[in-house]
Order: sequence, then structure tokens, then C-alpha cells
Amino acid sequence: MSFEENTLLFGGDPTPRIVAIELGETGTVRVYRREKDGATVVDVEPFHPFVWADGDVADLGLENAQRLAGDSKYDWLITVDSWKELISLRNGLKKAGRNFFALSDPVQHYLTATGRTLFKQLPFEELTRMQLEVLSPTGETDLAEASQNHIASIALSDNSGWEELILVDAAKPEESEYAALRRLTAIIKERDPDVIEGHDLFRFDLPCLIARARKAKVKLDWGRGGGFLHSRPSRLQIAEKTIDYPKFTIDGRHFVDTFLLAQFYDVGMRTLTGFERVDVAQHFGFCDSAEVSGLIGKELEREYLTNSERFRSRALCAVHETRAVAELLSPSYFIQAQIFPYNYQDVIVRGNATRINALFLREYLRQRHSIPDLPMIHSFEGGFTAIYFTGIARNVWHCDIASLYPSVMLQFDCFPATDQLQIFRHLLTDLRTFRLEAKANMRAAEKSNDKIRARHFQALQNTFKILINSFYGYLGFAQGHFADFDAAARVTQIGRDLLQKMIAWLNEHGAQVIEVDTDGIYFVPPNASTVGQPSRLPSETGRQDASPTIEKLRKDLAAILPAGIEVEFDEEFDAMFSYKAKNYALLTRDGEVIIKGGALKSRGLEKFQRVFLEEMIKLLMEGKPEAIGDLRDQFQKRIREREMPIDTLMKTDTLQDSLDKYRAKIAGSARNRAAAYELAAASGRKYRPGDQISYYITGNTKKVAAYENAKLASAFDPQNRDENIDYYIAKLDELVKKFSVNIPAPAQAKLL
DNA sequence: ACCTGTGGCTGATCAC
DNA sequence: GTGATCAGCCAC
Repeated sequence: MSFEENTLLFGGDPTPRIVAIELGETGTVRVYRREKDGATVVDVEPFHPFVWADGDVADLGLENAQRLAGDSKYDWLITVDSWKELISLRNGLKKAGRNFFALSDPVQHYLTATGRTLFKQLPFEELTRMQLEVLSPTGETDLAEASQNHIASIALSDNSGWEELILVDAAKPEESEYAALRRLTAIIKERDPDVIEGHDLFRFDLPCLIARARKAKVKLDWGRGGGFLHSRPSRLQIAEKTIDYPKFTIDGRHFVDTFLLAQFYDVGMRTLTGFERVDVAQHFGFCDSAEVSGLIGKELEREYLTNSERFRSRALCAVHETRAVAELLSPSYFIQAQIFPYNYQDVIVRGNATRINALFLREYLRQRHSIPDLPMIHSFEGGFTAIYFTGIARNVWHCDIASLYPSVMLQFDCFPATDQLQIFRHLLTDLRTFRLEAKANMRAAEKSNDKIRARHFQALQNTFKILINSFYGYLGFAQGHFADFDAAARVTQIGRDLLQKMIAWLNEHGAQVIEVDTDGIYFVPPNASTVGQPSRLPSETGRQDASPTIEKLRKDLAAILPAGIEVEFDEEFDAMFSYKAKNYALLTRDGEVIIKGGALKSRGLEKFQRVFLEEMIKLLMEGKPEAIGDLRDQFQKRIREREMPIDTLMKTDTLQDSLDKYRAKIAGSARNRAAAYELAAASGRKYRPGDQISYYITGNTKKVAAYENAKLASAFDPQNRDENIDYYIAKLDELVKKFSVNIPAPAQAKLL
């Protein structure tokens, strides 16, 4: 059986090539499908939304109320025949004081009830994706500013290679803009895209188009069934960031914002320098015309007014970049839309645990089984973390337990007590199998040089990996109907015990354990007690003489672990700089430096500090601490002589709260003042949570309050530099001082 | 309206 | 000065 036939994962209905769902005439949905020849067809299907209710609802005289199997809390299912009826049913139940819950999105209702999902058996390449970018005459990116004036152009492209630039004539902006908006709507109807992509689509392009269309009195009826663009305020949690944005929807199509895709991408990678289209495109190497792309302000306006080729390139370059970024970042979501009962657009913004919950609900509904109440919430301990040695160690090995939490859950039966159908166990087991299959298929495709197939299986295996890793998180998810905090606590308890058992064993067998975190251990192997000793040459520490010992070590260690818990000795390093828990650096056999931990590489450190730290740690690990003094002097000289580029001195902070919320917190003494917020407030521009502010410190003494002496990096004048030299040199000195305590004594003497 | 978890470090600021 | 607290970021 191929994994696409797995009902738990892909739903019970195999209908292929659905590209969109929209609510139709009363009691119906329209299902859009892509035919093999590329044509789009629509089926009108019945629509039966539903609620889950607690207790006997028979006394309410409801038709279509059905008792569900099992004895969980929500054991009645009431089905109705239209969205309208669902709303009145919900109101009725609320009035009657009944406990119930219902899905909030009609598309999720339809997909959950039918077991259908989007895009089954549809190659990503056959999805019609249109890219859109609105450009104001000056390239203004502030929505309020840009909406004031007529737009300059709307750039469009799609994945067939088609492109068009709709220009607004500055000589007669009113009628020209009217025509442009009409043209845009006509193109969308004619080319009929499944997906509309754009960078900052939600926060800029769409609201700007709405504002201009209102002024020009143009209807934006972009829906497949003729519906209008609709928006409501929404909020997105991406790691520690909360992004408020207007969520736009349109019947029968999906909006994909590459700004949000970039935010999600960076949670895992933390490698992006910024989130504007140019930053993202440059990071992926897509910007073939960065100079044109960066064109802004008066210069851009001039090019616009003369309708120059340069302006046209600027506008079209934008949509090309958006398309390339979307192509890279969306395949995993495309596959997830085949699995989860959500719209493509919603699969992107829903969290992992929420998506898993949707799978549970779909399967329990399919089996007409009752659903438990939300779990009892309590806090629980996490992974075990410890550091046993700080400083420089040589010949360091790393071992870890292969996918610790999934293995523990399966091997020790840590499953939700409420999951009477055992969905959790089955899903987790199947996903592991499918991931192995997908990986094998990926390798086979790579071998036969089939790039499209390889990319598909890469996205697939990665999707499975993310899903597998989310199952433990689901156990501790307060909004998961099948979450189980006791089970989550058991998982981490077993994980801690296993790790501590391994640590004890390694120490008993002559290894020196340096640092451990959750599922992995850094250690110096036995008979190679080289902690703090000078480095051996790489040729002396090659695999040949080390591997017999390490292979025996691995086997012996594996023998003390329970079945199903696999230990991997995956890497060896020339040196390790162990600093604090979760903070260390590694020197690979190839001389490459890997740095982990906020204390050593956080964005909270200015670039010059990060670079200095990396160089210093490298010297330490290479056994050349005597060179650190020179390094410090070099940096100090460059700061003192004002030679440091401003981007190495500035700090970039992300605004977490809105300015209003910040002010309220300050007024209520709920938080301290911070430079980034003070600058944002003083600038008068409309900053939003998630926006980044780059600033540097001015003044003449090393002790200044940052929030009183901060200046926007964009206001920095290279001809008249005013960075606070003493402040930055003091930072450098603090860095040397802080890390010198970890340096072996002879080196420290030289430093001071 | 939205939401996967815990553990750990640092800088900035404030209260004492 | 010192400790406490918050925000931000990072590891797993």
C-alpha cells in the first residue's frame, strides 16, 4: 500500500487534483478540479457542516443528531445542511447552555466531513500560481503613505512564464488607475490562478489595492464564483514573534505571502538578515538585479515618470523574485495541503499541533467516535541539560539518541490516555515508515538525475520529519483535544533517565563528558585524555587509530540501552570550546568553526562582537591564544579610528509589541524602556510588531543609557560620524575579559 | 482570533 | 553595587 492510501494521514476520499473549495449556493460547495489537460472544472457538491455536543441533545428536538461511539465528553454529532443552519444551531445550543464545539472554517468542515484534501495526485508544477506586486511612484513601503496617492504599477507574472506590467499614467492618474485596477481584475478572471503570491501581500499589496479600489470605485470581484476580496484582523505567532496582519481571503483561490514564508523559514535557520523581499531574494541568490531592485525614492520616481526600462525591470524583477522564493519555500506546505483538512493558505499559518489535532478530529469523525474534552494542563519538566567542563577540550566526540522523543513514545507507550482509537500510535508509526520510504525514493530520483522527483520526495520526507517531531509537542498542547500532559511528562522523564544512564556509563568507562543537552552528549573518548592539552595534528587523530576503540565504545553503550533506543556516534571534532550550557563552539576536522548558543552568536550581539568572538574562539581552539591580544588591538584601532562600517556596530532588534502596547506597559511600569521602541516612536513612521529596527549608540562616555543615546542606522552619516567610540571599545574589552577566564593560565597571562 | 513543548543565557533597566 | 525582572534569542 502506498502512503497516499493511508486514510489516517491523507483522509478517506481519494478524489484527485482538487485545487480549491468555496462555499456555493445555500447548502452546497463548489469543488474546483484541475483536469489532466489543464482545464479547471467545477463540481457542485452538498455541504453538511456539523457540531460536536456534550450529553443527550434529544430533548432539544434536533433532527440529524447522532449518538457517537465511546464514552468521551462530546458524544453527539449534529449535522445540518447549510452554513446558515450551522450558525443558528450554534446560537441555539449556546442559548440552551449546552457544551459543544464546532470547527470555525467552512472549508475545514467540508474536508473533515468528506475526507477529501486538496492537490492529491497533482504535481506542484501544475498548480497555477500568479505573482503580484504593487509599486507606488516612490517605492514607498509604508501602507498609509502609499495608499494616499495613486499607485504607479502592478507587476504580474505566473508559473507558465507569462508576465505583464500594468502601468498607471502619471499624466492622468485617476482614469489610468481606474483602468489599471479593472485590468488587474480582468486578468485574474481570465488567467484564473489557484494561488496568488506576493511579498508582504497581506500587509501591503492587498490593503493598498483595496484602498485604491475604494477610491476609484472599482469592484475587486476576484473570487472564482465572483466573490469579493475579504479581510479580517488576524494574528500569527512565529517563534517568539507575534505578527498582526489583515488576513485576506477570496473564494476559490489561495493567497500566499512570501514574507510569512520567510518568517517561518527563519525560525529553523536563523540565517536571514532581514525580511524584505530584497533581503530574502539575496539570501537565496535570486536577485539578479539587486541594484534595480533597491531603487527607491526620488530616483525611482524619476524613472517612473519617464517610463524608463529601468523602472519596468524594477517592477518585474520583484515578481520574479517572489516566484522564485515561493517555489523554494512552499513545496512542503503544498504537500501538507494533501494531508490536512485545511485550505492551502491556512495550512501555512496553522501551527503543527493544531494541524495534528485536525487529523485526530477527522479520523474520530470518520469512525463516528466521541471526542474528549480539552486536557488538564500542568507544567512539566523538559530535557536534561548539564555542563561538566568549561574551556578548551581536544578530540571531542558527539553521540546522540536517534529521534529521542518519538522513539520513547513508541517504545514506552507514552500515548494520550484519551485516544481510544489509538490514532497517535498508528500515525506516528506510519509516519516513520513513510519517511524512510520518501528518503529512499529521493535518493533513487537523485541517482537517476530526476530533479523534479527528487525535490518532491525531499519536500515529502521533510514534511514527515516535521510532523513526527511535532507529536511530542502535541502531548503538551493545551488546545489539543487528545493532548495528555502526564504522557508528555513521562516522555521527558524517560529521556532524562536515558541520557543520565549514558553519561554515567561513559564516565565509568574512562570518557570525559563535557556537555549534554536533551538527547546528545559531547565527550572526550577514553585513552585520549586531552582536555586542555595542545592540539594534535589532524593526521594524528584520523579515523584509523580511533575507530576500533570508538566502535567498541558505541556497541557497549548501545548494549545498555533498551530496545528501540538507538545511539549514534555521528561526529568527531578537533576541539571544543565549552562555555556554558547550550553555549559552545566546535572545530571540525576540516578547520571549520561551528558556534552554538545565544551567548556566542545571538542577534543581541552587534556584528563586530560576533565576528570578534568567532575569531577569538577559533584562535583558542586552534591553540593560538597568544594571538588574541593582537586581534583585540586590531578591532580597538578600527573602532577608535572610526573605520568600522556602521552595519558592524549597529544592533537590530525586532519589535515585539505595538508602540501603543509598549507605551501602555511603560506607563504601568510593566517593562523598561528600550532603544528600539523609543526610536520607532520618535521616527513617526508606522511600525508594526515584527518590524526590525537597526540602531547604534552615540555620545562620548562609555556609560550611557542606550535608549537615550540611540540613533537609527539609516540616519548615520559616514561623512560626519558620531558613534560612541568609548562605548564600543568598552564592549570589546568586556568581551575579552568575560572569555579570558576560560582560557588556560599561560594564555591568560599573555592576554592581560 | 490565535496558540507545539521546556531549559538557558544575556543585556538593559529598575528597585533597593 | 547588587539582585530581580523583562524581553529577546537560542538549543533541542
